[in-house]
Amino acid sequence: MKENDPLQIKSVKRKTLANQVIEQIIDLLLSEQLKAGDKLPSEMELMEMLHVSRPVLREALSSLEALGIINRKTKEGTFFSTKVGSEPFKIMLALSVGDIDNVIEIRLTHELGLVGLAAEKISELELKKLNENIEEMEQTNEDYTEIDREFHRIIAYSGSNSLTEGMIDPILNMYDKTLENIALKDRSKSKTVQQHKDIYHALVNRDPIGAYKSMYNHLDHVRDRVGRSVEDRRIN
Amino acid sequence: MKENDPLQIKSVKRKTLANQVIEQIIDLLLSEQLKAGDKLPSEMELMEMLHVSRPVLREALSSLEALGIINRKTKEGTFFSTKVGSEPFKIMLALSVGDIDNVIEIRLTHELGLVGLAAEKISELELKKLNENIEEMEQTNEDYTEIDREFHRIIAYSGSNSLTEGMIDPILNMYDKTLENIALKDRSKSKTVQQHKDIYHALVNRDPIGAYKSMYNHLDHVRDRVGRSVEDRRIN
DNA sequence: GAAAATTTATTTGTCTTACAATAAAATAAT
DNA sequence: ATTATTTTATTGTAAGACAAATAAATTTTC
Repeated sequence: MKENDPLQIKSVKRKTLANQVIEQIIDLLLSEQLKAGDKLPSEMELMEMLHVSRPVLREALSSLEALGIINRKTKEGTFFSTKVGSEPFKIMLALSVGDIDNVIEIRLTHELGLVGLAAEKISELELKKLNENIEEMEQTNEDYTEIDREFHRIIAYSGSNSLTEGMIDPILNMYDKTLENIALKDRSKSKTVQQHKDIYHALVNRDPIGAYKSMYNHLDHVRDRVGRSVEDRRIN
Repeated sequence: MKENDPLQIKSVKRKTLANQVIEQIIDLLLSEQLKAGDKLPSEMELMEMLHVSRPVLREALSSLEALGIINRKTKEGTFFSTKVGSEPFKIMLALSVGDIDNVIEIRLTHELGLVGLAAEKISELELKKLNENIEEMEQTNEDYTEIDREFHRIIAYSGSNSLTEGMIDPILNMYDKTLENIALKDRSKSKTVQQHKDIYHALVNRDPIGAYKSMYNHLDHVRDRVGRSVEDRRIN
């Protein structure tokens, strides 16, 4: 047993009025009394319906807005969002800033999960973009970080849906932010290009397993390079 | 002059005071002035520091609490969370209740993303649990839904980290809730058991590609069955 | 003197009231 | 009829008061 493990008692969640109001309003969605895009009653009406004061109600509404569940417009009113937003996820990740291992892993998990779906769903246009992206990387003599990033972004988006697409950029951004000060060792453009080509061809063949396999090899290679670079930094 | 401008200005996000306060407080983390677990100043102090009224401040704090960024305890104070919570993610999913295709896909994405990591990280204890789980399913003559679910949960958790583990149960719960009224067709226990065994063996061999492959086959099979069941419901 | 009970003080939780800002809708002015 | 102004409903912000919870200090009890 590790000595520094703090006891993990699950934090007792207080049932404040505001929290109860949040539940009630989300319940309107889950019970399908209201649906995405619908207008909520005004604050005055909600106060009476829920028997709470305005500050309490507004605290709840603020929370729901932060979570991307509702949108509020002055004078117009409050509406359930029509699609899930990326804001909550982005903010969740903020807690993990600097946690290199976890950030690398979540990117790995997320991208590996999407590439199989991408093999099923990717469009001809996106395949064309990927092909152009590879050519661009082959030909440039400058820093190809952004091209590399775009390659992965295209694949992730083509494998995503309305639920998962909001997670892509936050994860990539956190990844970049976490690794921005780590100069990768042994960076080999020709190897990167070859691995990108492998992934591309698997996608062209609509082969989820092959796409996963080549993406895994690629990201594992990246992870290994990052690992050794971090190792170096810790020594220095 | 016509005012019917077709220019679509991107949703102007109003900079309410509360929103600005949220940004300021998150900035304390991102700028690493404070870190996870640290205590924030009391509400009174924050009011003075930020020059806002208490309702505004409390709306911001409520939002941050809903996002799992902070925890508040009466009398003790406000603290930055030490780990990311699952609440925001769970609530995000609420917007997609009933969206069968997307819910199935996010489970697919998430679980396929984790199974490769599971092959790298799974413990002997968890492997043992999986083995027992398979035996249990083989032997029972009753409904094995819960056993099936546990099999997948063990794998997902063993591939997760502190960032991704909070997403597992919300996704599985939403999946169950969305499909609870859909009786799956052509359910074959022997086939399920065989597929679970394939996954298990790949994990034992620490073979990420093989684990992905067998999990893909398994979930693809599930997806296909769900698809046909939904099809039937639409016809009836 | 130490343990138990009580009080105190600090901090979060809730309510009430009031007013400001905004923008849609209605009305007046040209 | 179009433009400008006013009205009005709704969200946004503020201030003050009190309640509830609880850690810390204090007093009581043995």
